[in-house]
Amino acid sequence: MSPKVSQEHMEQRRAEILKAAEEVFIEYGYERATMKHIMDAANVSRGGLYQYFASKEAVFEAIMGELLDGELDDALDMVKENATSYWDMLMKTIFGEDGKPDDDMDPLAPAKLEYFIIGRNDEHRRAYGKNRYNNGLRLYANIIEHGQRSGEFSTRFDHEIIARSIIAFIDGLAVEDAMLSKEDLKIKEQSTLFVEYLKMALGISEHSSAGNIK
Amino acid sequence: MSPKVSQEHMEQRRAEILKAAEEVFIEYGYERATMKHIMDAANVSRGGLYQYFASKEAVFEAIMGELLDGELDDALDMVKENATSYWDMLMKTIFGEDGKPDDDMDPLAPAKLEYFIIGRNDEHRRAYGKNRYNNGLRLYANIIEHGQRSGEFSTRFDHEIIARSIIAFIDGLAVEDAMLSKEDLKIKEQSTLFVEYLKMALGISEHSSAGNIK
DNA sequence: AAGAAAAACGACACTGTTGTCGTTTTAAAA
DNA sequence: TTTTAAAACGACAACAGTGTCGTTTTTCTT
Repeated sequence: MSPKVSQEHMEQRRAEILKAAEEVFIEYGYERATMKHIMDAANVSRGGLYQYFASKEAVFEAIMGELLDGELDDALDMVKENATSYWDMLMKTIFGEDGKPDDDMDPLAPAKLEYFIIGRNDEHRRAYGKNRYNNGLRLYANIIEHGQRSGEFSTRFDHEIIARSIIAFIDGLAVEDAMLSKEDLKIKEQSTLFVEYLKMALGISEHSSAGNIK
Repeated sequence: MSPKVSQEHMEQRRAEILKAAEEVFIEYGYERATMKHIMDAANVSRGGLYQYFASKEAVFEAIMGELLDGELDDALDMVKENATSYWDMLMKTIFGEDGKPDDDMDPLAPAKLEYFIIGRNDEHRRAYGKNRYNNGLRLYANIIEHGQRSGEFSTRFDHEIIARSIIAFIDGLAVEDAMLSKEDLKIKEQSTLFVEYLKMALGISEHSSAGNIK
């Protein structure tokens, strides 16, 4: 006589809340979003919401929780299978499936920026942010290092610093995406230029990027 | 019988408040800082503070108000006089007087990021942020364009996009500076690498950067 | 159908911050 | 020294958001 409500439905409810909350965070950002907004969007009462999540912070971390630790490695494996070269792998990791710059940005990116920047003095968020940063860093650095070892990439620059510059550039675009209006942005053009920076740093010539990994 | 208190002392008081407020914003960031913090730091009462500034937003904008519009042009002129080449001018504009990468960052940068990112849906802040962005953009783009026209820089890439990439990179470093601890940062190394990116994009060889403007 | 456990509810108390306003203090002018 | 305008003060009301808790509703089990 213990489980009075199926656990499936609870997980489903939780997922519903998260989905609604994600839209709230996209619309309002992290700070301006309130538990009330989430309650309304998810059609759940105050008490109901708090049964699933102890705070706005908990909701947001649950939403972000997808791309953590091991999952990054999985993503890397997936990319690895479809890539024809380390350069191709790098481009797909940065720009997604098609490996080409576009104007799209993660709609949650501004909220994430808020979350980490405002929470920069909170120990928990700091550790969380550092973890995310390091995951991204390892991901890019690994690819570049392998490419350098294989001879595909020039070893002129340190792979870790190049990886960091990729992250810095993406973060910079996220800042602009948050602050400027669609018309004022030139995400795609900037990304294309940044790819040229990388080509030069890694010694990629136009035709060599079609080579095979093995 | 009208001026009961010298206007000099009022301006001085105002300046004192701003100085104290700046330290508060550096310590707490924009969001977590309160008018109470500023009151305490400036040794002024609630009513006294509100006599000078109508809101936290007004205080912060007064602090940022230095580098706006015309002042940027002045800075450009100053740099222009001391620079030996457009490249030198560009480096001094990005890195300050000595034109070399270092690990120092504007201590107010995290608070500014907060201010603009969280306020991204507020019309006033949006306009303010866009204005600041455009000022920076024009500043860098002008230097690059002149350098290209003079033949010092390669015209391979569009000067405006290069200028945007500089801003994106700086913003990206600001994000990292806010989120990561001193030890985890590699601001100087990343900046050095970015300078290499720029050298390649602008066709600067090591010795050519010593050339003279006219 | 009856019973029970837990999920959902929403009113409430609490907190932190803001901006105001009547009063007191200050200091320049008379 | 007296007058007086404005600067400084701090108590206060208002507000927004949070988390809790006793009550009601749901739904699975028997």
